[in-house]
Amino acid sequence: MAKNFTSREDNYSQWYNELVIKADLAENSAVRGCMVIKPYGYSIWENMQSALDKMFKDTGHTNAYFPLFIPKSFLSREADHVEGFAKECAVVTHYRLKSDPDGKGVIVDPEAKLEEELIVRPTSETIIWDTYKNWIQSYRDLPLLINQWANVVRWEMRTRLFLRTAEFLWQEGHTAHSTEEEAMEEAIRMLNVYSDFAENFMALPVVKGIKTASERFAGAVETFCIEGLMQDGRALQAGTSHFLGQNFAKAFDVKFLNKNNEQEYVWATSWGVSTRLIGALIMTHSDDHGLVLPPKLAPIQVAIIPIFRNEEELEKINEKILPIIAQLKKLNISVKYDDRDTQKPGWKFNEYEFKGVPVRLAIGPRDLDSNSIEVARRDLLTKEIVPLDNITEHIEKLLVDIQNTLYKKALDYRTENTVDVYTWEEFVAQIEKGGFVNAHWDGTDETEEKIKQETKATIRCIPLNNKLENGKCVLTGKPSKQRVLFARAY
RNA sequence: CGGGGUAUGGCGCAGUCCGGCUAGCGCACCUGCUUUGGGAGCAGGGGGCCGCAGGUUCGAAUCCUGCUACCCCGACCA
Repeated sequence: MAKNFTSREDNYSQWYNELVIKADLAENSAVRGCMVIKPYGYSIWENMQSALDKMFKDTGHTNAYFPLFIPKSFLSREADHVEGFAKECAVVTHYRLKSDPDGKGVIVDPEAKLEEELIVRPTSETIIWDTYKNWIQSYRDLPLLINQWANVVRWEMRTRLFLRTAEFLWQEGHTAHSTEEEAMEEAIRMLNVYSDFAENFMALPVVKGIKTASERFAGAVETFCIEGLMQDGRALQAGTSHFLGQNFAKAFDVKFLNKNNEQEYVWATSWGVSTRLIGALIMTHSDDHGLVLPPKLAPIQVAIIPIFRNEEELEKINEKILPIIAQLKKLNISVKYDDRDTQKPGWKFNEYEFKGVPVRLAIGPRDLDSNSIEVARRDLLTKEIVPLDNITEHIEKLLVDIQNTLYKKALDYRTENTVDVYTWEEFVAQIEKGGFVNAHWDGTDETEEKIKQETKATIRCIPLNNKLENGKCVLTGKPSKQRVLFARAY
């Protein structure tokens, strides 16, 4: 275990903060609320990007890029949208600096005021729909299926590395369709892409659902989400997909001629996931020994540590291990062979353990004698001695097993921490304990708000394919037809 | 944005209340020797204008004012 590392039980949020820093994922920057994503953390993001990008391409999308700056007037075109984002926008007002007449550095040149101020994008719907207007004339231009990888800025009051920063990286898909049904299908399709990604790559079980009106994206008709449960019992929204109806088409006058030669507004979706997923990844699997990464997203899947006293011993180890490394690489397994003589083996063990490398191999004179190798797995912290003959197959299977074990563990945790409650007393007690709480709700904004005020719990979502059952609202006792998912959330 | 806390070599801290000689400790770093299967040992060494900007004073890490950043709790939010 790392020296001076806070345990989860001791102080969960401190554990998280220290982990991000000490595992070399990211650090705070000179700019308030903005983070530096360090190489190891960025590698995780790259792995997420490449998996997601492939899934987007496989579902017919292509990438494009739209500007960082949005004319201020664009934002106000869609009433709900501006309402939702106005309070957290960075604004560019000038385009030039000049030397300070007092001789100290530079000042904003008051002469260089922009005619129309520019907003740093908090999301790109407005600039994109203003652009789509020119791209879409006919039903033959539809559907338009575009994604962009970008940074966005939301001027948050309180920030935490990865979970909430003023600037973050994400992807945002923006699609246009000729029918409502098709747009709705698209929103659901991408929600499914996100849940597949979360479960199969991040080993994070998620609940797919619909947001209530108060949690809905500003400007959307319907917001779908995937919700995960973190180890401290708090929920985290890991991705959203919006059915935008014709809201943006109307705001930006995007019409197409249908087959009957009639003008119609197009139907839209948008969907996104961000670097927040890295926060979710950390909080789902990591432990008091440091980071635990699922093999499919780990920058280093296998760390190999030779144990040697001198050059000759290292040579002998190399003879055995280098061909194995080559084989592993051929299998697309990412390997780090740490043969530095500047750090001791014990130091390296701790290092890779803390950084969450799924599999660690150690090979020294003893192993050479017995033609075997020590294999340690990060998820269970177990070690075994394995014969060198079929070692690559063994590792290949081990990586799959670790991926599955992590998912299973996270799923078991969620199952154990998801409960149905019937009374207000149970509800309050359960929310206090943490986890997902299934409860009846009368469907009103007022009740939702009251529950939030009383317990800090929010409705995370109305799960898709929810089973209908008659019941009474946990707060008001009014009739309800289904349970909704409550939790305290990030 | 409101309340509370913190800021001293790369990291973690002491010193600050009660101003005073050269600002100290652990880790990390450098050199050498011995070591190497879970964060090695010994010896020697380098690195600080004490967050920033003003002020008080013969003299400021220490007192005063302003600012900035980070952490915790609220409000807001992916």
